[in-house]
Amino acid sequence: MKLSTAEENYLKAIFKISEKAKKSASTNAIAKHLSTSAASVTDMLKRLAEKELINYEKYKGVTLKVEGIKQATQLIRKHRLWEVFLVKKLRFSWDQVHEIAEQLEHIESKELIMRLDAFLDYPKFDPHGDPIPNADGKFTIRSQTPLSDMHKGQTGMLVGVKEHTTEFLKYLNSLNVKLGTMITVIDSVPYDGSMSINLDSKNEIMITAMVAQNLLIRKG
Amino acid sequence: MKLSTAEENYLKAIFKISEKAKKSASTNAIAKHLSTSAASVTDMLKRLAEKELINYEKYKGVTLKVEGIKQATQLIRKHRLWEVFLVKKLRFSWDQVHEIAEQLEHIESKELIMRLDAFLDYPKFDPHGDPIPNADGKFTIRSQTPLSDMHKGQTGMLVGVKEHTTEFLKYLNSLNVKLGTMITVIDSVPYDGSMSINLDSKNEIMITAMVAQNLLIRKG
DNA sequence: ATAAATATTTAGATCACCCTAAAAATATAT
DNA sequence: ATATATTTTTAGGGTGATCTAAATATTTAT
Repeated sequence: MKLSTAEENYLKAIFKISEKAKKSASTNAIAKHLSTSAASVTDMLKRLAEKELINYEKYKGVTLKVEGIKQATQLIRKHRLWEVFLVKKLRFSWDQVHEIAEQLEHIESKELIMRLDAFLDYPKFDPHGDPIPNADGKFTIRSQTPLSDMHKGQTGMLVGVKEHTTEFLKYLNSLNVKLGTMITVIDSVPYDGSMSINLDSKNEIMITAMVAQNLLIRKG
Repeated sequence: MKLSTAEENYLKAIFKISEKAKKSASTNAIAKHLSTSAASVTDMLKRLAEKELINYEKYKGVTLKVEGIKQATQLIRKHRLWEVFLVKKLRFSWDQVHEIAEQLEHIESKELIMRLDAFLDYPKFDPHGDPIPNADGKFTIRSQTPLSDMHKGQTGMLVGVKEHTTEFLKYLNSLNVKLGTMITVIDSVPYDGSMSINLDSKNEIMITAMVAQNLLIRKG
């Protein structure tokens, strides 16, 4: 089935919202995610329901049908493969690639994505540590913990970030924190959740709970 | 100025038509080129004129203004760079890349194109031998002659093709004719313009005038 | 030079996608 | 449990891009 860019963006939004919330996506949540009006969302939901891509009942929120999930997953696959291309081949930094990949993900060609995947050596994770679904839509699962859940003395490697905003990523750049950085919890303050951490057994820094929540660690 | 995909396609069509015809582009020619109706073209021409991208007078055909030329040239630059990427990096063959590049050329990011150009080592010609305009819109000029204009005994290298259809390119594949192939005119038939030619000093084949017209040779 | 053929524009619609304002349904708070 | 707040939908409209059919302008051929 051939979808418009707008339709694809709605499917992706619904996928991401229900993944995070672990339940159906509300009209308002979708509107917020796509920076559009609730009325526009209702409009589009009717069209997507008509095309059998979503389960939609008035006032009840929406979930993706099988075909909708497939489309959303392929879109995420394309987005993340392009991000790898931009960072690994074109030497963009991880804070510059999101917007461009948002456009590239809508390019339509199965063959292109197959070849891009091969060209990049079948990467399993994108530059932010997010898993890249394979051609069948399967995600690689990896055990990971938000840094904020770790305790004094524990150590692990930074394998992903939850926030993808330029500001957050640039802040990490300024701290010299990147995927692969080894992090040890020196101390954590129960009162506000802030932490002192050690980076690669070298410098020690202080971060807020908000930052710690967005850093995903593979322990050990 | 930010343009829609449709607007960009019209500018490119006008550019290509006036380049080939060396005069203003007619409504019908544009409609044919874009497989749309003449009425739709008139509609769009009004909008493009409003935006100061074209010179348009009712019933008089259209030409591009400076900004229109700039936009069309950049689009061609992007299209051809992406074609090089697809062939050189992703190993597509020259008959498979046009459609995909038609989509990729609309991706908006100056930085992306700068980096892609560098990644590809600043190519001057695309996989069909067409010149790639530089960032300032300048095309590299190369002396070339349609094979159909060459005479018995003359030799040269195939440096470009005029036709870009899959059928034509696949036909060339089947003859093992590609860019770089050395071609010598063995004989030509004045009656129908057909030719006997030699490829790389090896096999000899017969081609029609229609084919010979679409092969561009750098003599010597 | 006028009739016929062709090219172009206008008129009037449609579709996808978006909007605001108002109405209706659902959730919440006392 | 009812009033209030919030969420969602409907109503009505706008824009960009397309279409067909009809009207008009230009070109061509006799």
